[in-house]
Amino acid sequence: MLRRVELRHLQVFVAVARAGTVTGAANVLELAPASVSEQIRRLEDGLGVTLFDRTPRGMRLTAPGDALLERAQGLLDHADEVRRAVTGQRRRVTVGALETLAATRLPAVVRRLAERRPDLDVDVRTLNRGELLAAVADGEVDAALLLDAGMRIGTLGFSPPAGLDFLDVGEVALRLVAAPGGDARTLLVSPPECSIRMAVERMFAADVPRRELTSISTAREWARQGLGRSLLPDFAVDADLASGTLVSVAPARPDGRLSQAPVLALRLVWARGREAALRDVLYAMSG
Amino acid sequence: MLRRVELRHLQVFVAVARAGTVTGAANVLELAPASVSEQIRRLEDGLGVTLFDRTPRGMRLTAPGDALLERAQGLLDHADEVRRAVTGQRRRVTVGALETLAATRLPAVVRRLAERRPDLDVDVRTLNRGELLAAVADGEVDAALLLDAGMRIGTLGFSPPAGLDFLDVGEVALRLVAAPGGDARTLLVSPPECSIRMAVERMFAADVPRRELTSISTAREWARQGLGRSLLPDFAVDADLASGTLVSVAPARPDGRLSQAPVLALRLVWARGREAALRDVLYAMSG
DNA sequence: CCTCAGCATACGGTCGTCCCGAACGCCCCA
DNA sequence: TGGGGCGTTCGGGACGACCGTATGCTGAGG
Repeated sequence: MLRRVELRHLQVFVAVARAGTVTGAANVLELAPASVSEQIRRLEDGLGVTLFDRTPRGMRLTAPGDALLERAQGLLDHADEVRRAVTGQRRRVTVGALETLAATRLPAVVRRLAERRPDLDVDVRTLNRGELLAAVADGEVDAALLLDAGMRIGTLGFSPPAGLDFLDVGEVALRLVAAPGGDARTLLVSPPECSIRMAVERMFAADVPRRELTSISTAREWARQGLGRSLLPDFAVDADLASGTLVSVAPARPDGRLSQAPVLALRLVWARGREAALRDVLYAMSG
Repeated sequence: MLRRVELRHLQVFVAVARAGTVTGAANVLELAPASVSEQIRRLEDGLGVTLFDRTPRGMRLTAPGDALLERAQGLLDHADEVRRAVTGQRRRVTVGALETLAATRLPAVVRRLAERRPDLDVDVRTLNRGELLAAVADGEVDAALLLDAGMRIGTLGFSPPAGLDFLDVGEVALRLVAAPGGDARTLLVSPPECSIRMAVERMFAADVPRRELTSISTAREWARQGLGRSLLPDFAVDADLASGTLVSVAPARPDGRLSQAPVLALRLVWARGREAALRDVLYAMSG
């Protein structure tokens, strides 16, 4: 009855805690729900502690369960590190990023990492924000690069899963631009899930006329054609500003100032509880 | 084939690495040798690495095996710490000491520990030096308090197991004493395994006449009776020196100096590889 | 009010792992 | 040339990790 905790049990436990349901965890682990349920029961027996409150909607962590979740991933990471050290396998780090960033800002971060830690293999995955946050919470990617603002994740206007931590590793300046002599009133915006669009919604009143386009690059093209003004990231428009194809325009507010500094944070996000395993990597990516 | 490493395997592995033989590890673990052998085989299969060279005399670690031994105990300690944190069990620390020290110098160390770390339960075991070193190497005790000298374990004249580390947490001065007016030539000594006796052997030439007695306290009593001189630890004779029952005498060398400073180290010994789990405790015991 | 969907879990059964005792092959030493 | 110590193999028993299925629970919706 008082047997040792095994790593397999912890792996299942973490999956259930993250999914919130036995069924969901079973899907992730590619097991039958009955098997997952039995593992949890044995883990609770072995520890002599109740880890979950069973509700009709799923499994909610108890206080001891919360304490275990805080530590389980760290122990699993420790075990992985031991295995790598013994087998001589290289360590593989998976980093995800928004598509826009993957093409523009991610390369510099990955290059830094490759230079400072040649012992790592780096994988890159480009996902949208929702997938990105879910992947980092599930441990599918080790860290994610996205755009945000403020002192907590989601300030830009989205709802992240719990248990994430972050570090800002750079800035992306937003520039309000239009074609010289073109329409400087209509706001050309990207879809609602886009980070830049979220920044637009935080900066402009709702009654400013908008025209929604399918992507940032489309909005830029329309702006080039004189069909409106658009708030765009520095890396997308600096070439146009230099060549004169686009020019900066002032935002439409009485006092002539933007409602917020038009600078977003290039934010590196990871799952809390994996700090011990990731600290060196995060440092190499950011410093 | 590429199965996960389980903690149970590591526990067996550590036992085999320490014992040097499957049979010995089986005795420690209270298993049949066949079971231990199978566990090692599965662990090697799972890692895809050979951990031991099989010799007719036993099991010798390979390079990967050595790398694993360095890390396995740390991982097991980590798992124990997680289990304690979740179950709310208090942490139990077992410290061993030589009998002489257990009665005299250990209490101060344990009191320091109890004051600084009231969250710990401290167990004390008194053993002779051989048992003590074996116990700390086997993880039966977490740390051991003994007497030694010099910059490495065993300088006093014994052979410790490999893989131990130490910290000196105090000093024990040795005093050469005799009764006033008594025999100041015959050396009253304790048995050969005794730390004090080892110090004697390092300090006095072999032709100095010795009389061997069964213990330090017996030697002291004989000295009190004027039957010889004896090299004794401060805590054993300071009361006699104060009352005049015994007096300090000079060592028998031409230049009138001792062949070595008569001070032994109060040495705290632990198994390397358990540093991560014990660091805080060792610090609390020593600092 | 009742049904249905979604949840966790209990049940019966298969397979792999953990354990045993016994037998075997190896090497060393008397 | 045996005997003792070693690790390993073998056959078998117990148990845990899985599966598919069945059951009981609760909240939403007709």
